[in-house]
Amino acid sequence: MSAPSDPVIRPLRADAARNHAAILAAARSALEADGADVALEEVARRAGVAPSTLYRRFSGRDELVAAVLEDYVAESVEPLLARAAADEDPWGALTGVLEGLVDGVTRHRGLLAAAKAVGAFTPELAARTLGPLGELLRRGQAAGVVRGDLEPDDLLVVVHMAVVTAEHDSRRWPRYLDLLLDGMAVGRPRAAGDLRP
Amino acid sequence: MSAPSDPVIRPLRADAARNHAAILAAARSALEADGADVALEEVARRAGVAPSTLYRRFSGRDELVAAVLEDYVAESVEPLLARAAADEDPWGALTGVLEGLVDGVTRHRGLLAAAKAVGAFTPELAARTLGPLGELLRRGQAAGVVRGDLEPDDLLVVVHMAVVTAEHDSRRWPRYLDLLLDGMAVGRPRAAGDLRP
DNA sequence: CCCTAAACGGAAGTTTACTGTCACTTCGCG
DNA sequence: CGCGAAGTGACAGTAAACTTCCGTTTAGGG
Repeated sequence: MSAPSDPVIRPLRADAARNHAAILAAARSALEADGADVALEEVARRAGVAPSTLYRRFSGRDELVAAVLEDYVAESVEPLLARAAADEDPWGALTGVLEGLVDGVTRHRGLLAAAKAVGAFTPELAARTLGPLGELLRRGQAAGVVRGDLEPDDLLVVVHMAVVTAEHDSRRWPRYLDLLLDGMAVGRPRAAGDLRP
Repeated sequence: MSAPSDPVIRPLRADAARNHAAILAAARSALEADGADVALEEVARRAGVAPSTLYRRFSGRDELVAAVLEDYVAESVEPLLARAAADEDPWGALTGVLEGLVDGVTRHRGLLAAAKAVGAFTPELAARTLGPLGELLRRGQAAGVVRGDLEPDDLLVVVHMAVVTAEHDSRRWPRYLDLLLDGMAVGRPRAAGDLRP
C-alpha cells in the first residue's frame, strides 16, 4: 500500500516494517468496513498482529488515523493535483480535479470521518492541497469561466458538499457536483446543460 | 418544549409525563452538547432521572432519538413548510423554506447525526416533508424560475449539503446555499448576484 | 554461528456504557 | 384519607474496548 514511512533515526527491523505497513492497510479497510469508530482491536485483528503491537507502533487512534490520512493524501490526492496543474483548459482542470477528489474521497468516507473526529486535518495538510487548488481557481477566474467571488477554501467545502450526497445514494454524487459546478460557473460552460441522473 | 406525546392507551401519570418531557428536552440538548453518540446515562443525568427510568420510557437509543426527531419535525419543520405553501412568490417560497430548513437543522446537527445513525428517517417521515417540498418545486418549475431537471428528493440533498458546510464555519452556510441556489435557478433570479460572505 | 537488542503475542487490569432487578415511594381514585 | 397500581432510583452484573506488562521469539550484525 505504501513504502514504510521514513525511518528517521534508525531503520525499522524487517518484521516491524512489515507490520507497520500491514496495520496501515488494515486500518484503511477497517475504517471503510466498520466506520470511523472501529475498534483498534479490530484493526489489529485484520492486520494479523496483537493489539499491543499496534499500540507500540502508534500511540493511539489519533496517530494511526493521521498516518493513514497522510498516506492517502500522498498517494491519491497529490498526484491528482499535479495532473490537473498540467491541464491547459482552466475549466476542465478545475472540474477534473474536483471530480477526482470527490470520487476518491467518496470511497474513503470512513477515513475522512475518522480524520475529522480526531482532528487530523492539520493546517499543513490543508495547505498542501489548498495551494494547488487555489492556483486552479485563480486560472479559471482569470479566464472568465469561474465566478470571481469564490475563494480557495470554498473548493474544499464544495468537495465536502458533493461527498455527503453519497450518503443518500452512493452513485449519484456526479449529479450534485454538476449542480455545484453550475453555481460556480460564469454562464454555463458545462458541456451538457442537464444534470447527470 | 413539547406536549407529552400522545398517550394512546392510557394517560401517563403526572410525574411520568413530566419525566417523559424532561428526557426529551435533555436528549435534545445533550445531543448538541456531547454529539450524536452521547451516553444515555448522560441524558438521564441531565433530565434528573435514573437511567432505569429512561430505559423504561424508551426501549433504547433508537426509540429515544426517533421521539426527539418526531418532536423536532412537528415543532419546527412542518410549520415552516406550511408557511411557505402560503407564499405567493414561487422562488421566494422555495428559497425561504430551504433557508429556514438549513438554519434550523444547523442548530440541531447532533440530533440529525444521531437520527441518521439509528435510521430514524422513516419513509413516512420523509414523505411528510417531501410532499410539501415537491409542491414548492413544481410551482417554481411551472413559473420557469427553477430548472426542470430537479426532483423533490434533490431538495433534501441540497439541504444536507448546505448543512454540512457548517462544519467548516458555522456562520457561513448562507454563502453555500447561495451557491446551490444559483445552480438550481434558471437564469439568475437571486436578488443580489454575489455570494454572501 | 552466536549473541544482543528489538519486537512480538498473550493475558490481565481498567474504564465506560448498557441493561435488568427489586424494594421503596408517589399519585390519584373512591 | 387510605389503598392499590404505577412509577421511581439505587444497585449490580455484563459486555466491549482501551491500555499496559512481561516472558518469549526473532532479526541481523559481528
